[in-house]
Amino acid sequence: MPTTSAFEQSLRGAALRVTQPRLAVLTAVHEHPHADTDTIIRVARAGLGDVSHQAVYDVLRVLTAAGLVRRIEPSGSVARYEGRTGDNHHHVVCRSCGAIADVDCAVGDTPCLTAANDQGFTIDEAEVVYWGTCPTCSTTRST
Amino acid sequence: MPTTSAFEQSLRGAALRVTQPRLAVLTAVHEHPHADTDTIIRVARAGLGDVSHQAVYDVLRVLTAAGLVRRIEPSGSVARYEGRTGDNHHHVVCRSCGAIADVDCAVGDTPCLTAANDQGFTIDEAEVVYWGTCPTCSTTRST
DNA sequence: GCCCTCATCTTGACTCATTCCAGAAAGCCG
DNA sequence: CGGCTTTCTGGAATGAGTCAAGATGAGGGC
Repeated sequence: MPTTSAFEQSLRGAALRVTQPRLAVLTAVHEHPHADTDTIIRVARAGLGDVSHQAVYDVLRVLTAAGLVRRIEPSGSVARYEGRTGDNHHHVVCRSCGAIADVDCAVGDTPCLTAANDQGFTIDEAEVVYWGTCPTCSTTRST
Repeated sequence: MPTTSAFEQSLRGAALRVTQPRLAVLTAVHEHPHADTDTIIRVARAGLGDVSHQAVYDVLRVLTAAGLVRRIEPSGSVARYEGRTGDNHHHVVCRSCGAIADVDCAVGDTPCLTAANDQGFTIDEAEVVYWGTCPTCSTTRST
């Protein structure tokens, strides 16, 4: 995982001020991949003592806009954030417990980016969500 | 578009009772592809006179569970519903105006269903969302 | 055709993630 | 170090979606 100073460089590189809440949120996102906002707030508070939820929401939005974190929103779930950016990876979501895991695409770095019929749209990103059952839920299935 | 009697048969086929709200919602979903809940409520009311939002929510959930309608939730948008089911198609979403259009997959009927590394998950569906700009927004772009 | 039963609809209140607002505090640059 | 600007705090508001209890009406049996 990146160090605090690495996070500082990331922030400065994005022309953002380096503040305690931002470092805490950035750290929390990297420590807890796919964490929801509430988890991030709690983790950030564990590291800083106290942070307003408003600050966390604001920081997450700023970081998302700067491309330092990625926002994912599976259907039926609250917004989640992850630190892995740059590489084009997708997600598997468990229908049973909601767990999320990263997957690389089978086709390449831009899978299915060429739709059969793009309806005149200018497509710049393809987001893929796989739905299934995680190993834990598959094992403990109650039949 | 299917007729009312066709919707009735669909409902009966799914072992669901045929009621006015259900026919109205089913019609609304087919008339307005990718409509959000609020739109569906208004369209259903235009046809029936008055329907509680609760009934619409309930009907949509039942129809989704029965596979008669499909629920889609692009990030940053409210839930939307469409009547096209059965065929495996995906969606393009305009980053600018939020417009949604259907696209068939370039690869086949189950694109990218084989992830490079499935993390032990049992994947049963791949949902693809293309992000881009619609023709209208591309044309009227303000430099 | 009539009645009974239970799924379904109505009404109304409520939850909870997220956003908005205004003021106070702190980081950055010179 | 001082000033300016951005960011953080705290509280309240918004709005999609959900929960609960009672009334209604669709379907099936007689």
